[in-house]
Amino acid sequence: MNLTILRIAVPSPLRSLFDYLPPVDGGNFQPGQRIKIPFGRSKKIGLLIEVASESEFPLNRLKPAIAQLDSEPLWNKTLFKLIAWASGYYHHPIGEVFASAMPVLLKQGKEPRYRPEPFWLLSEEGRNIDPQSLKRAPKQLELFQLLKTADHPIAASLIKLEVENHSAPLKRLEELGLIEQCPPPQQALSVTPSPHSLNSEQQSAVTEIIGSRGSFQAHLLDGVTGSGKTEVYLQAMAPVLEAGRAVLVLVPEIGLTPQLVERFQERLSCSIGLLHSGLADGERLQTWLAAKAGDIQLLIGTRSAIFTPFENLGMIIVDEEHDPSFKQQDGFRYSARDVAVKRAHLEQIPIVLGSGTPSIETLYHAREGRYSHLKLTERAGGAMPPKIHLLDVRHHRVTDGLSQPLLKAIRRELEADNQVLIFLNRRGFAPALLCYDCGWSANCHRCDSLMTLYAGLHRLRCHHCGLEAHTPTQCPSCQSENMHPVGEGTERLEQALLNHFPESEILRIDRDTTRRKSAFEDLINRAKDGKNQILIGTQMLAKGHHFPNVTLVGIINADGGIFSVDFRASERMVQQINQVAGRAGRAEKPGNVVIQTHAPDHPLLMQIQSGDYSTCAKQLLYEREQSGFPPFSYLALLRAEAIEQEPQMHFLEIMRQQGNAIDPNILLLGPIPAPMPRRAGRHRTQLLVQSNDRAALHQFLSRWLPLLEKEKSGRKVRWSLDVDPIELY
DNA sequence: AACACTATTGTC
DNA sequence: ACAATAGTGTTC
Repeated sequence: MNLTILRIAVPSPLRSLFDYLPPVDGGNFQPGQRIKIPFGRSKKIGLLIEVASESEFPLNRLKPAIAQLDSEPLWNKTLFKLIAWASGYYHHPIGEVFASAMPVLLKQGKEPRYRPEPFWLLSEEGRNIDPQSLKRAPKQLELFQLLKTADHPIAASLIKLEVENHSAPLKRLEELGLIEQCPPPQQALSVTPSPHSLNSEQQSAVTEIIGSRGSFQAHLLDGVTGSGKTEVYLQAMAPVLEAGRAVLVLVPEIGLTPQLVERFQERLSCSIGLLHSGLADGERLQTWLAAKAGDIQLLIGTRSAIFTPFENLGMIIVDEEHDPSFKQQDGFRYSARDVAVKRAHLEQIPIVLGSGTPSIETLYHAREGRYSHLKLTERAGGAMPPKIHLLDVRHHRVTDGLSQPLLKAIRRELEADNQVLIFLNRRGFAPALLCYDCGWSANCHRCDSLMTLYAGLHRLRCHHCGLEAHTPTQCPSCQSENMHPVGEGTERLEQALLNHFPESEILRIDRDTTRRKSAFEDLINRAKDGKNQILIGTQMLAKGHHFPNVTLVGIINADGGIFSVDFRASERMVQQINQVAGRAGRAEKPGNVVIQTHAPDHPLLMQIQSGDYSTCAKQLLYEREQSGFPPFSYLALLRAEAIEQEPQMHFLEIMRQQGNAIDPNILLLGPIPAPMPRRAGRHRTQLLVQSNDRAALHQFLSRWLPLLEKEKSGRKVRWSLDVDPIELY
């Protein structure tokens, strides 16, 4: 008699698979189906990995599964393989990896029932009426116009995105018989031709990407802001879509999706899906199922969208590939960008990694010839690149973070009715509150950090753990009233600039002013073509959005990346400055960028001044090579945290010794305290694992992990392993 | 991780 | 004598 054993990955930190007998009813078991199982004393939803005919586990102790939840696998073989690969590569428990690759509702055991979303289009009657007859119902008119101009069916989800409070007017229009529902369109896709013709660089990029269809090839699309990367994406994906294959576009965060969707929507008559953290669980599941059913041709999503199933994926695009938010920073610490490259490889399709400021790793792959390097150097419409000035603040009077020359430059632009953008990656009024008499400073007592002063709220706040306190009027240590805010944040800049330029509109855009829903969008809209206006912002402002009237960008403090312990800090600083600088000098107005610094002689800043990211990148790559950091070596980071300092030191010390015994060629650095040793009341210590040989590193980790799990002193600390860490804190 | 079981310490 | 609790073991 032939036994059927179900080998199942259970969502738990355990790394092994668990064998079960089949449930009473069910059949046609295939890897990738969810199975409900008894686990210990509880019930869980596991994932079938393998159907076997025997078990290592005593047969009489095998439990029968409770139920088979899926009649077909959630993912096809390729994607299943990708997820299994990710579990191995990131050395993360397989059950948790599979769980994080599926929508929440499937994790919870919900039925994967696909309810295709309604599409809407104008009815016969609607096409014949004069839209002006609706002008007394503006919402209806807006909706009507949307459908009329599109001239093809539009998904309900996209209508929702475009028109606020769409449901009542939609219903009314249906009642009037002007619009009607239809099934998802399966018609041949059409691509509206570009309003501008491609320049030769764009053309050859498109040609090269299209030429690699049907096989794996990674392309680095390296183009400065405004060089028309999106147009290249569009034209490169068009033949893929026309051939009936789907395209997956990964973007770093939700903020960037609407504008990209809009661009694609205007030009492509295909069904576009969105996946991001802002969706309700139900919407997320439906989009996921729609992609699986082949009803979505183009999917735009954030990190976790990389695990979306497609019947026939033809191309992957990763926009702003350098962005650190592609790397998950807790639990299953994967890099969606790197997994995307692996997926493209498994699917045998091209992948385009686009960025104006590519990561050093990606540039290295391009340099080594593994990725094609497609460069876009011309700005659309012949816009001039901004002129970059380094301003040595040691030689100027600086008040509230603003030097005299910068203030003068701001005044000049405002008087010409232009727009000015001030960038400072620091929220609040001031990053510190000091007593000038005794040297007391306002520290967070749960973290090794200073508390940020919020003048408006009259409070102190820790940006690392959220702790809040009243601002003392007297020094808690010496009772002096000689207390001063030191340094500056965006709030202080806002106040100072209000005093300097009372006639100008000032918009501050940071996490504090955009907490309210849609506040960000409102501010961005007000900033879109502002005149005589100052925008003050953190990195929120540096990403994606274009402000055509900005003629001056002021970077208040460029020194953060130079003096950091994190070897990636300088890369991030250069990228950030470049991204912000890219906001200026679009269209016909040339732009200026003023960078305030204490270290104008620093080689990196001098290269930034040349305005050419690739020169900076060469320098960064050279520095990495000299120091032996990635991409010239491979890293993993064992992080440990606990209330007490001692146990984790002890644990990591033991693990270092055991690690050295496994393979003396693997470099183990530490244990060292994290750059900020205490955060939210927990001490954090880490052990860096480094090797020049990726295979050797992974072999080492595979042998080391069982020891980590066995080690008793590890039970008192929370530890996690981060493969290819991008932040060393 | 979550939970149960066991040994140990604390308390009246 | 019993409860709180720290330490261990188990999950097919």
